Amino acid sequence: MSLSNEVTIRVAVFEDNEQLLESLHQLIEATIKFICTGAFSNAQHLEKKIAQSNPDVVIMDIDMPGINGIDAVSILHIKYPHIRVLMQTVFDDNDKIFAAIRAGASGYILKKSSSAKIIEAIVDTYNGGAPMTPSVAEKVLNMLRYQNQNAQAENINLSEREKEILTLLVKGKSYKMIAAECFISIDTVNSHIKNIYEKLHVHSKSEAVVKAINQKLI
Amino acid sequence: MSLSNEVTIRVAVFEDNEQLLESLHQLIEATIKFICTGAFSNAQHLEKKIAQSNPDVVIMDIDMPGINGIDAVSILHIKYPHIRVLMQTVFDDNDKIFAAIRAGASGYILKKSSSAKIIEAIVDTYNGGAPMTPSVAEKVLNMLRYQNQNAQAENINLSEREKEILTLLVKGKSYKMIAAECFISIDTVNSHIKNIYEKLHVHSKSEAVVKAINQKLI
DNA sequence: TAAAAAATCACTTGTTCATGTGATTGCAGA
DNA sequence: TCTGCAATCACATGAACAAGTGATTTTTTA
Repeated sequence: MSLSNEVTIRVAVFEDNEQLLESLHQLIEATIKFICTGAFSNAQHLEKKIAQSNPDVVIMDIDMPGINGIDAVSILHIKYPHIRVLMQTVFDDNDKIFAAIRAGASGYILKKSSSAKIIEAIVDTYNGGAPMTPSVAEKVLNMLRYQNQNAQAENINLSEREKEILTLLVKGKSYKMIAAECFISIDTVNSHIKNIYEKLHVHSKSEAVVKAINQKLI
Repeated sequence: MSLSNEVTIRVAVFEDNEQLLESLHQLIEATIKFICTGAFSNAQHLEKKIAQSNPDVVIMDIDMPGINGIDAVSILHIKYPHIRVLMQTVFDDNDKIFAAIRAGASGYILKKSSSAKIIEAIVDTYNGGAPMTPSVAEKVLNMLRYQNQNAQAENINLSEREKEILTLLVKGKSYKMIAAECFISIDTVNSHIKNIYEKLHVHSKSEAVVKAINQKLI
């Protein structure tokens, strides 16, 4: 995570706690190659403040009165996509982390992080990384995992042919079309689908399709 | 990331490069409160090696001859769910990161990480965090984002009633059931669905269901 | 090698669906 | 106020589907 010699990273801070804002300001100013181009206690008139401070990296408190940090990130991400945002928060609860990520935050650290960690995180953020405390990262990984494993609780084993036909069902094909694509008779298609329904415990095409998608059977 | 005084973290290493294996071994042994209970150059007879070394944290190289690191993690995650695994790799390519996460890895760091970072990562892993280099974290965030933004390209505006009926379709209800649940006649259901099909440019229940799910219309 | 599972086809029956055409009511915006 | 849209209902028809029963062939596996 080294930094080429010439660059000065322009950092703006949004933080409603005045004391913390001041200490962040000082931390940034005290660090060589950082310059604090703005220290704001709220995200009102966000665009004006950004235009004024022209930052490379924004440190954004997630909980602020008025416009909250997540909405602010959304706006920044759309209007100033080149600006990278490092979220800062006291608690690492799932919902906020997720909302911040969706909104376009690059990194996510806790306020209790040490000065050294914060400085490191700013550099990482500037360099295109996504610094996050291990506890946050753990939660992010879990979100990823859940979204890709939610299902398969039941043990459904479809044969290859059945999967193939189910896939075509999901694509919206009719029995007739499936028969044509698989070079089998429509009666065979019917027969396979009967078996699929039995294995999935469903009684119609659309139920089978929903189950196939939700459980990633195909 | 402090560590209570009494604990000694038992670490096992799997790494096919003998030199790297040796240097990791030494790094761990040289660190107070770590003990290296195993240094293996492959994951053959994984369970025996694990039983033998009884580690709290496993450092696993992702690319190994024979059984690769990802398969090894899968096995560990199922058979020894309490063991936390820190993946180590040279390259941070998306597929491997994703596969490792799915397999159940806790952290993911690059081999070029400094000794201090590696030690820190082991402690974080032990403490339930998910240490990862910012570049890896960036990729993980992108995966999360993509999975929740894919759709809504076309501008489809269904009326409230249409959404309601589409939702019921997705739940696998028949026209008759929908009519009953909405207190309307089956003809009205038919009529609404006709309109839905027109708006979605589809011609069957299952196509409508797929589109509704993929584009998160409901 | 014998049994089980998968893939194929056939016939039937009642049900559900897709689509067309057309009509009424009520509400909101130009 | 007129227009258009949303929601409601009605009737009709042919196509598609669900489910039952039964059978043959091939492949897999115990």
